[in-house]
Amino acid sequence: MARSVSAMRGQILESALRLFAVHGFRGTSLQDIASDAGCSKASLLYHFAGKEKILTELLTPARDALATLLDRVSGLEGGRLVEEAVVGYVDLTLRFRREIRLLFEDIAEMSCHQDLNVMELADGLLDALAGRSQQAPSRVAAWMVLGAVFITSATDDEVAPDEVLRAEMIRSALRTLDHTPS
Amino acid sequence: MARSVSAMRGQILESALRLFAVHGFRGTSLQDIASDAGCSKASLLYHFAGKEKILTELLTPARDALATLLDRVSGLEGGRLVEEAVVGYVDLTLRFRREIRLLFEDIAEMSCHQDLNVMELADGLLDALAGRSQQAPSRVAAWMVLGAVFITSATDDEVAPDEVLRAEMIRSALRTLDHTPS
DNA sequence: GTCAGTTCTGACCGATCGGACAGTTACGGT
DNA sequence: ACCGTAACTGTCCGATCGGTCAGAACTGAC
Repeated sequence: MARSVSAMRGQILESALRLFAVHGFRGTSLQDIASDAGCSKASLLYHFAGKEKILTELLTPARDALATLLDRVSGLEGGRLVEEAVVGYVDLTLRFRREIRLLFEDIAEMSCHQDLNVMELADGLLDALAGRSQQAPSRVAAWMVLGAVFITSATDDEVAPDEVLRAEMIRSALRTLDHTPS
Repeated sequence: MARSVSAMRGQILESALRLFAVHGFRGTSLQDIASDAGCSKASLLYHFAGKEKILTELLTPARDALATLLDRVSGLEGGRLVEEAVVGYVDLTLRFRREIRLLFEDIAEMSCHQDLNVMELADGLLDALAGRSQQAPSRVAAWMVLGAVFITSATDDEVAPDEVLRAEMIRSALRTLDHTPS
């Protein structure tokens, strides 16, 4: 069943993106993708030189969009620079939510599958950070603080001395959470 | 060479934590850990029921620390609640930096190994978010925004409507970056 | 119909991995 | 010295995975 040129190719990418976003890159086999896309594993490797090439093709649009953004703000300075970078970055992450999710799925799958159900605790932490509020803005702010501290703590030690790191994280986190309801 | 009771066990955990933090969980084989710890792969499986159990044991202290924190703030409310939660969370992440890093290494390895060198672009974005500043507080704030937006965009759609999500992310990010130098 | 080129597939391969198991070595109590 | 137990290992196994390859199936141009 030799279909039209790009039909199967597109279908493969679609299936891969969905499966990667659910089971992660390493947690998804070529056979999984092939079955979902409705073709043989060999057909995958006819269209793509390898498993990594599929991932590359999926992430390239996001990469290009980021490069474009950086190019656009390269001539700016001061407040304009920061503002444009922030808005552009936020819009970019929202546009490529599925692609970002697939990057995290390996972590999520790893944390959930264990005896230690971290997710329940994460919910508790989220509640505390949001001050037990159920309002959407509070929840979003809590998520941001959770992610910000989590990722920042994983940076190289050379980014900043521990004292600065700690002080800045606490200060920024409290400012983020002290939102004024719209 | 049967050593004392927990000597090899501890060595295994140490090697595993280090290797996981470098090559990720899935990127590290039992043989890798065994070689690094100086024992046989079979010895690993004598001390630990399986590969996942090693990871579980490595993450358990962090999990327990988080549970303790949540228990401690469970009786608090309002400003005290948020403040205690933030400080406790920050200190916790700094204490378990290596454990957090290992969670990210699968992502990092995946993003670097590709043709698309996202890391270079990430550096550029970091520069822009920091307003081209090289000061430590600015760099930390930029890292926090990068992580906050990245993780928040990966949350379930049900956390908040897209409009609220976008507005809140931009607002919080700008506040975080508009720091007053100490 | 013919034929060249694209698309697709079944069967197979080598490598790797997590894990099982029987057997060996070392240790500590008696 | 003896022995039960804990610590450790060499070897093997089944499963899975990414990838190869020769050839079949299909398509469009002539």
